[in-house]
Amino acid sequence: MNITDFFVQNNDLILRQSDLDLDQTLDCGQAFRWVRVSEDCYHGFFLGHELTISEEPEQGVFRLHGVSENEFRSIWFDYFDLGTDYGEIKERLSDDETLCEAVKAFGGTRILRQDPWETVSSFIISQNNNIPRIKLIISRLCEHYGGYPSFEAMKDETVESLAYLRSGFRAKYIVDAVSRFNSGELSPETIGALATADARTELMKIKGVGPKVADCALLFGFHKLDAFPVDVWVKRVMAQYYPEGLPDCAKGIEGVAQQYLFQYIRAEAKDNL
DNA sequence: TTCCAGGCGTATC
DNA sequence: GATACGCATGGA
Repeated sequence: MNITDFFVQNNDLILRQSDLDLDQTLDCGQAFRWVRVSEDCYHGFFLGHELTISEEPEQGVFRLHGVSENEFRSIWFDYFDLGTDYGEIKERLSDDETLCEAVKAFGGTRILRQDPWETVSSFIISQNNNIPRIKLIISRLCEHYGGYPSFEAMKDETVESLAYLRSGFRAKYIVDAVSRFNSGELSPETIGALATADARTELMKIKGVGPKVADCALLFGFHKLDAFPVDVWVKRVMAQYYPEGLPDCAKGIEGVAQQYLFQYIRAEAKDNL
């Protein structure tokens, strides 16, 4: 059952949502611009919108600081994918033993509806890189522009002008992506309207965008829930638990399953240190 | 010092 | 189409 419920209290928007955990959703490697400012509190951005969100566990609610009902309905409801019933998704996936365990441990994970260009460029930066350094490079970019830049804003960038990012061999890939979006060869609207497989082919025209980066952008930036990004961690989980492939209960929602499994295998590796 | 990180392009077979 | 290798950078 999906129990998204909200009301305004003083200047804050109070949200009741059972299938949400801030660490699992904002700090799980799907988004790179959220900062954990304290226990149970995050600060971050979506496009030009800024948000501080905290959890109040004793009340079982989340507080979106200074957010009006109008802003919540027009921006954050969609961003946090509150129109999707994750309870139903988790029930479906729990038919499988391993997924059931992953859902028990990481059932507060939601797939954010992020900006297409931000995810394409962010996951180009992510390749053969670690999460802390990905965040560092993106924070340099955002500091330079005063927010995450659109591809239009980046139209004159070159490998040399991006040197301050310290993004290494990825800089030339960013420049290629900027160029293809600005020429109109690729557009977020066109890609978003395509079926996942075709959208993937389009994104892979960009130099530095292979299957994994394309799938991450499709899942996190275009909300294609059937995209299934396979990175080093998911390779491990597949080899260990699903040598024959994902179970049927994940059909059409492979990407959501991936997020539970990704966190599950990483936690397992951490425990075995 | 060496290895690794939410991979991919290129060369080679 | 499959497989091997280099790649910028920085933390462990």
